[in-house]
Parts: sequence; C-alpha cells; structure tokens
Amino acid sequence: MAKAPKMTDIAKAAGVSPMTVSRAFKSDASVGKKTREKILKIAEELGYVFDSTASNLRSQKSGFVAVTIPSLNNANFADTIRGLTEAMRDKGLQVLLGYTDYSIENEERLIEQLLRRRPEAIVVTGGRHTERGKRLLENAGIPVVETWDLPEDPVGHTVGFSNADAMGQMVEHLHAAGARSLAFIGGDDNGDTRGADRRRGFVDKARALKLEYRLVSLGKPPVSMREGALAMAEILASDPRPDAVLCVSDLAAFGALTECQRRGISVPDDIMLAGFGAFDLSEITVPSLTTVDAHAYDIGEKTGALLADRLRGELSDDASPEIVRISPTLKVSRSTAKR
Amino acid sequence: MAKAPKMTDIAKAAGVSPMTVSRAFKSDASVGKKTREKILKIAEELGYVFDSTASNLRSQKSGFVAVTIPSLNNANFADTIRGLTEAMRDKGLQVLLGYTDYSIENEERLIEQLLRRRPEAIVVTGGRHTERGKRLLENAGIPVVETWDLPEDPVGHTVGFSNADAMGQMVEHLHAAGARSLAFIGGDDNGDTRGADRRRGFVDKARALKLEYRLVSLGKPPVSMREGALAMAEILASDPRPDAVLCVSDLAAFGALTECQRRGISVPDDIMLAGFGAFDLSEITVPSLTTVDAHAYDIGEKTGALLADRLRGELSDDASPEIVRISPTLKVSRSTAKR
DNA sequence: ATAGTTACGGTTACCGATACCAATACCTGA
DNA sequence: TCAGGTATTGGTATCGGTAACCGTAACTAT
Repeated sequence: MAKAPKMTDIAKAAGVSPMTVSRAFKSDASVGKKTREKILKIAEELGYVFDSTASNLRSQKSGFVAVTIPSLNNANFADTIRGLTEAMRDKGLQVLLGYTDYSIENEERLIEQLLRRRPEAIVVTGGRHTERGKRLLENAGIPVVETWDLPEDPVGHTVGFSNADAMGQMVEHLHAAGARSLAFIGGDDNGDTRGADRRRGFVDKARALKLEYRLVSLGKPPVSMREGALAMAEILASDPRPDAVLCVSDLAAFGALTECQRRGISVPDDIMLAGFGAFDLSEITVPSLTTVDAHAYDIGEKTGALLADRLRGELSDDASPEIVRISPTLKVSRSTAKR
Repeated sequence: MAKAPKMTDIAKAAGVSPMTVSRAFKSDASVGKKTREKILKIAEELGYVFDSTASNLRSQKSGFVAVTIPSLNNANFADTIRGLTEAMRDKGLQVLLGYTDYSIENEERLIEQLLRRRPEAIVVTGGRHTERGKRLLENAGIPVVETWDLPEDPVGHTVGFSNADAMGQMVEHLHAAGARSLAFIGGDDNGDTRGADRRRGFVDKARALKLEYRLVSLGKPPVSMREGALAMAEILASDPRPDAVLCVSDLAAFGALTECQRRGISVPDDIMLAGFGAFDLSEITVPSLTTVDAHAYDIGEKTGALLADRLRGELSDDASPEIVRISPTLKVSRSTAKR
C-alpha cells in the first residue's frame, strides 16, 4: 500500500488548491457546495483521513478537553463523562480522559501529561490538588473547571455541590425518621476528598442534632461492596447497635445490606441504611436504598455547556469564573422507612 | 501573563541549542546528565510545558492508542481499559477513548474521528463492524486489535474469547447441576454482538443436551438490572417454571435475583440463576452468583503488551497477525448449588 | 603523539494543515 | 453594459518541535 494521501494529493486530484480542500473539511467555511461535494467524494475514494495533528499545530486548537476522574470504574464519574461528551460533541470538542486512582500525586502527573496535548480546557474532579498540580492548572492559560465539589479557593470555574451539606441532609432525614444513634461507613481520609467531606458533614450534623454516632473506616478509597459488608459486620456485632447506618456510597451500602441479609437482620425494621450516589442498584435492591442523587450526568452536561460557550461560543474566558451549584436530591426509599 | 514559553526560549535561557532541549525531554536521548538537569530545572522555572502537537507532527508519532468500547458505564470494559492503560503507560502510550453505545454505526463515526488524531494503533471491542468501518480499520496503516470476541475474519490482531462457547460451558454446568429446563435473559439482537453470541451459545448447547429452553428478550442493550427483574417476573409467572435462568450479564442476573427476593422465591432452591462477567456484585449478593469471569483486565493488559511490543519494542507489525485466546473461567457459586 | 572511537551539541529542512492576505468569479441593480 | 458588492478560490509563510546530518571535544589504544 502506498503511503497515506494528504491534502495536497486530494487538491491535485480535484484540480483545486490545498486551501480549498482545507475549507471543504471545515463545516462553517465558505466553499461552493458542488466543490465541497466533489472534494469530499474524491477524498473518500482515495481513502484520505484528515490529519488533525497538523491542523492542531497550525490553528493552535486541539479540539481536546482534558478530564481527570478518580476512577473509570465508577458509574457516577462515567455518567459525568457521558454528560460532558454529549454536551460538547457537536461543537467538535472531544474528551481526553485520564484517571487518578484517587491520588492527587497521580493527578499532578496526569495533569502535566494531559497539558502536553494542548487541550483547550481542563476539567478535574475535586478541589484539592498538590501545590504543583494547582500551579500547573493556574498557569495553563486555558479554562479550568473543578467538579464534584465546591472548593473554598477555586482555580477557575466550578460545577459541583457540597458533599458535606448533602450528607448533612441525609442525617437530618434519618433524625426525622426516628434514628437517634448513627454509624458512618467510609474509607480512610487519604485521597478521596469527597468521601472525607461526606464524613465531615455527617459528624457536624450529628453533633448539631445531638445524636450519638460512630465512624467505621475501612481501607483505601474507593470503599466498595466488600468493605461495606465487613463494616456492617463490625457494626452489627456492637452493642448497643445504632439505629441507622450511613454509607459513603451506594456500593458500600449494598455490601452492608447483603451482610444484613446474611444474618437475617431486617432493613429497615432492625436497622436503617442509606447510601450515596444514586447508583442503578439502589432502586433495585430489596429493600431499595435511600440515597443522594448528585446528578452526575448533569454535572458533566453543565460543565460541557459552560466550556462550549467559552471555547466555541460568544463568551470569552476573561470574565469572572463561574460557579454552577448542583443541588443533590435526597431520594428517600424503603431502606429508611419510619418504623 | 506573557504567552507560553517554547523550546527556543528554554534553549536561550539555558544557553544551549533547541535541539539539546529537545533531547533533554526525551528519556533515551544522549545529553549530558548535568546539561539535562539544568535544562529541566530552567524549564520548570519558566513554566514550560512540552508541546506534543508539534512533536507529533514532525515525528509522526502521536503516542495515542485509540480504543472504542460499547459503554463507559460497564465495569468489564472499564477493567479492560485499566489493563490496557497500565500495560502501555511506561512506554509513553496513552489511551484515547471513545464509546459507541452498542451501535456499529456510532462505531464507524468514532473510528473515523479517532483516526484523525493519528493514533499509532487502534483497539476495538467486538468483531462486527459496518462495511465502511471495517475498511477504515484495514486501511488505517496501523495495528488493529479486536477484543472481547474471536471474529471469523479478523481485521488484524485478536485478544478475546468465544462468548458462545463460554455460555455453552455455563449450560453444561447447569445441566450437571440437575437443571433440565432453562431460560435465557438477554437483549434484542441489535448492537450487542457479544450478547447475541452468548444467546447463540446458550441455544446451541441447550439443543445439544436436549434441554427445554426459552428466551426472554427485553429492550436494547445493555440489558440492565431493571430489565433483568422484569424478565424474571415474566419467567416466574410462567408454568411450568424453568429449573434455571441464565443471564447475558451479572447485572441482569442481579435484577432477576431481586425479583425472586421480592416474591419470596428461593435461589437456588426454587430456581437456579447464573450471570456473566464476574462483576463485583456477583460475589456479594445473597446468594452469590455463579458467573463467567472473562478476565476483562487481562484482555486489556494483553492487548497493551501486544501493542507495546509492536510499537516500542522489537517486533514489527509486518508479521502475521496474532490471536491471543483468553480462557474465561466458570465461577460456580451458591446461586446454582445442586439441590 | 596520533589515529580511531565515542559522546555530545549544533544546523537545516521539514512534518501537513491553516491564518492571512489577495485575487478572481459571480451576481445584483441602475 | 458596468460599477460595486459578495461569494468563492488561490499563494505563501508559518505553527513548534525533531529527523537527519554534521562538527567538535574527549577519551582510548597503540
């Protein structure tokens, strides 16, 4: 096979200048309709594939939006990515994704690696970064969006919510449902700042309401189903048993629920149980789980819309940074039904 | 803020030629150790970030490996991506990810879009493509890997397994466990070729073993928890009831399991239940689910290793295409325990 | 001391599309 | 028919690195 044709080859074959071919491949450029069709037809016949590396260099536009998430393996973040992708797709913006495994040191490396690709904007999950990571973001010269959080000192734009407040709401709900002693299942502090914020929200509200509470922390984030089960085993062995157990995520809550099933403990009659994140399984479990819907898809979509406006729309990014507050929804369900 | 420094700025500041700076940023190039350190230090001070768009164009190496998966929101594919990413990370290869939503028409568009970025290789999930999609892959001039399948007529390399055979194994297991009539829960045919293959394997083996069987198909792929529950409701309403229900994935199986719980039907005593994919929840449910572990992470890791060898190692890609067979493991668990 | 070898840094010409500027074709109305 | 305008097309320099090649210094062996 000969080597891949380039624009000049198409131009020659079509009897036009390379410049005209270039324009034919841009949707908004002014080229005669017939000319464009002819060029695209010839390009298809010759198997030409547009080379965006060259385009990127000359136009100083990569069409990339870099995104870091803690983990691929999490339906919440996956939903955010979907929302983001879909909000930007028809503006010719493409997501360049990397994951940090819940480590801000990894995040720092990842940010640097991603910036080398010259993204037009960068979206990060969470508002805590290494010092150098933050500096990289600040100096990148492109719009920055922090998501899934409301940082005290944001780098740029923000699309998120207070994890602490959301968990506080959950505590209030359980209080109203009659619980007077609570337990919280979460991971160690390191890494998952959203998890840590949720725990803080739990503690603060439990104190404010003068509820008894205890914390069960197990392992590194992400706290998963197995850890949830282990933590619940520990809680069920304790005396007195708390009235309700709150979990850092639905996955942990589901693990906890199965442990109850294994021991013949009834949820919510013997103990109430709540999760966080509105994962699919929360609606399906028996009983279904009370949880917090953080509107993960919306976070992505709103972030995408914000960036599309600034990169391809009217707005310039010189203006003041925007803060888009997402209001998590408390989804009350069977697992915390009042006795 | 002044505009971003480039290599020549670093060169000037360090008193060396741009070429030396360029080499200092490549790990294997020959530059004096002290020179390199000085250059990197100055670069850091000036806030220089390497521009790979320019590098890509001149060196004709993007460092990208393009990957298409049906859905982000699936732990199996996420595991494959993790394996792939990790196998290639230290070779300087980065995953450029896109999802198809289980549509080969979307896949075609996505392939074209990804090829514009000049990836050094492309990895696709599944062995069925549109005609044009296949042609794009064939003419891309880069290594192609099809995964999660064993196509009859592969485009390039293959890292996968036979979904039909794996499901056949499951039928054999249930036969051995005493089941004589079976049901299969899956989606419609369109799109999810792996799902369709699993169903085919189910039917073929059930016939070979002279078992009674029926198929329950619900909705577009991916078949999820809710559909699993609906399908199980339909099955439980039928008379006579099958001895065992096999599902296209663990998620559907979990939905089915919860429906049994809701109705007070015991698994496996009243009906046996099996899933596919070895998702985390299969180990945690009560009872735990018999499933097939397709070794999703391995698929990614082996694909990554194969590509790293060809792109950064000894092997050239001129040689014959490789077929890496993955052997799925049947994980027998409580949900199909013999009565 | 000299040739031969290695290690390092420098010079130049690109990679392939597009910004920028200019030119030409085409159309409208007087 | 022609001026004046719009729509479409063309020529050229250039984006920021690096391949390919070259020159020189340092070191080794004889």
